[in-house]
Amino acid sequence: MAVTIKDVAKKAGVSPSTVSRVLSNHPRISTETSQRVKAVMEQLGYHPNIMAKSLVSKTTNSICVLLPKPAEELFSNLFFMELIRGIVTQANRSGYDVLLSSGVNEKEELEAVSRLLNGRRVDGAILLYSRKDDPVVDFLYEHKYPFTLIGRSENHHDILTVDTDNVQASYDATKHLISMGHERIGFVSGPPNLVVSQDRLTGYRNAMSDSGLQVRSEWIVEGEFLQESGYRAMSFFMNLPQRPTALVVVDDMVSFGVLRGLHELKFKVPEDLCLVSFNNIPLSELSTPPISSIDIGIYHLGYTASQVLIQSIQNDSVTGPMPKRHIIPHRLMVRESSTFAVSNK
Amino acid sequence: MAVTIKDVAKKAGVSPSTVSRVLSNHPRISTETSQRVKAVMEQLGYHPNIMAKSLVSKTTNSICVLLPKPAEELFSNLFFMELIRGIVTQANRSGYDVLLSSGVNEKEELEAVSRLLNGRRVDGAILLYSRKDDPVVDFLYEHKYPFTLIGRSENHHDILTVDTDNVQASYDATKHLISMGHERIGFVSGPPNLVVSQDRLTGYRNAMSDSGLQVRSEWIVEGEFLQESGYRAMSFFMNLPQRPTALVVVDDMVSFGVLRGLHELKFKVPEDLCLVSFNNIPLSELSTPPISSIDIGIYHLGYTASQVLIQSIQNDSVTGPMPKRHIIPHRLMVRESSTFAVSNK
DNA sequence: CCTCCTTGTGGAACCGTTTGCTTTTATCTT
DNA sequence: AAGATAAAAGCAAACGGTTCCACAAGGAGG
Repeated sequence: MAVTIKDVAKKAGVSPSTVSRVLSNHPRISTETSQRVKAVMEQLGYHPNIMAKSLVSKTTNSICVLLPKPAEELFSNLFFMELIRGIVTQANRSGYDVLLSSGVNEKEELEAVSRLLNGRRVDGAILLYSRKDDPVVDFLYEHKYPFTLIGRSENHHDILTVDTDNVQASYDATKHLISMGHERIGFVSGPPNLVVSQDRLTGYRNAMSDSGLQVRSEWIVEGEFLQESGYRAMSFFMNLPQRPTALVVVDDMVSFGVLRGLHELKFKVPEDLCLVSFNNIPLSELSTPPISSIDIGIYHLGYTASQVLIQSIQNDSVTGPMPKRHIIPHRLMVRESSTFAVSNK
Repeated sequence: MAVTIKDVAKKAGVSPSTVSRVLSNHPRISTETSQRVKAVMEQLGYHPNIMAKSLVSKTTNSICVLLPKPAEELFSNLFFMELIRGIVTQANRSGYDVLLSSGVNEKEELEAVSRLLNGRRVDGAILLYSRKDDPVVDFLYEHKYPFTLIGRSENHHDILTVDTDNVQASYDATKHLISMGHERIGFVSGPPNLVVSQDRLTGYRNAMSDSGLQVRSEWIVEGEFLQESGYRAMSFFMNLPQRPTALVVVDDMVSFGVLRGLHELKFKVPEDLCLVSFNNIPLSELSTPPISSIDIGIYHLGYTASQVLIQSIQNDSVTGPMPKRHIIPHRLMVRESSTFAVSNK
């Protein structure tokens, strides 16, 4: 039914191989033939069959994005949307298609990625998260498939990675609060098995101890990247005999939860509690009050992840000295939620 | 390099066709052979090459999702994220992969969709939006490719469609405000070339005239599905000599803009202005105050779109009496933003 | 004038599966 | 015991391209 290379060949009075060469701009095709063939292709409405091409070229010009298990449970959705926007934009620019894939648990994830990569349906993968001891990472690593990790791996140091310097970012956020006179600063963390949670916690600790401030264990609470976690953390902190005056919060979405809780309890932000969080999703400047947030360039992160992945796919033989770790710069966006200075003693 | 069906065949001492039949659970393969072959596959780490399979079966088990031109300009991102979540979840459940595709303008969009469908890379498409006179719709329609439209088409009535009854939804929203005693009700609309904008406007008009209320032309303003539009609409309305006491807003994101503007001008919601909007994205209950919104079941919309598309792909020969238009029920979520009753005269 | 390149094109094998048809082998009938 | 029937497996031709190799024709070099 569909018009094939042979139909074109017959109509143009040449062989299929010639048509194929016209398609790939082979140098040894006369301009005359080339034009004639192209005219016929146009006339017949010919479109190359991508599957057939992939079969012989062993390359698909597409990559897949692995969504974290239940996409709704991790991070804030806007974060992923931004990431995916960046990835798709860059990939399309490089002539690649993007395939979305997810699994409901680690086993399914692994099956999906195995099917896609072993089945030669995609040329590489992007992982949107970095967990500790991730079996998917191990799988990709062992099979030597091209892939990019957004975040960093603790086990392998020689894999492609696009990341924020989360330790530094958290250090900056904390220092910002300290510079406003805050000394009792709490930290609302994410799931402990996510590398990002750890890194941000480390930055916070470093900033505190560099400033000679003590970190009380009850000032650190763990949760998910969800509003509910923020809500819970908030009520925990506000019930403490000695409340913190400021919070570093691991994700904007969590901050929204904190904010909602404070509002319900009639606390005022930033007067009663200052907040700084991470990611600077498009909504963080929209909340009341607007939240100070570390802009980590989510779109840029995705864009770069796609870029380095595709580069590595195309250079797999060259294996030049390609940098493995890419750090996207971050920037603190100071907004109303952290603009209350306290004077101590 | 990769282990193929022939390697398995040789090692198991059977022919490639037998291996293939084992793969597809062909009835006339003895259990003994089947088990032996499966063991060899396991042992060799065999994975079927999806491209080769697609080439002969002329089916790819994947669909593509067409993102609106510049994804960032239309609608709120969370809306699309939810839609995509629904689509990917359902598609994966049905054994389909999802490919994301976008173009920066209509021409590029058309090229992308033509490449994917004419090139037989995907079996069908989902359009996330419905514009008036969309060339992409015409393309798909003329080529008889399976596709689903989220929204509805004005030109073609016999295409697969998953939609909210936006006229009714908007009617409900408006009636809700009227029942609270509001009579001066404004409407913040979206881009006029989007069918959804029109439908919601129609519902609003119907509700108003059914209640004997007049619609003043200055009470309707058009914009984009962006916060900025809400902000602008708000300042327009609040500068009117006779201000509306309530607003029906075409999208939650736009409501956020209205809210921000009102907050800046020290107006109170809902006392000074009541708000109802559409879509009920996860954040609308989080804003201060929480926004009343029509829940249109975004995830469900996406889920269903994928479901009917895949059904139609698989039944393309049967062509039974498949319903073309699917309506997802909506529900008004009343929250603080619309809970201020006014008494008239 | 003969050989040797170069240029442009055709022929055919191959990429990894599926599947209609055929062959082989085993199981019944009578 | 022989022919019929059914079950199991093999053969080979696709699917729609790409690409190595061969080959013809024309021009250059000796």
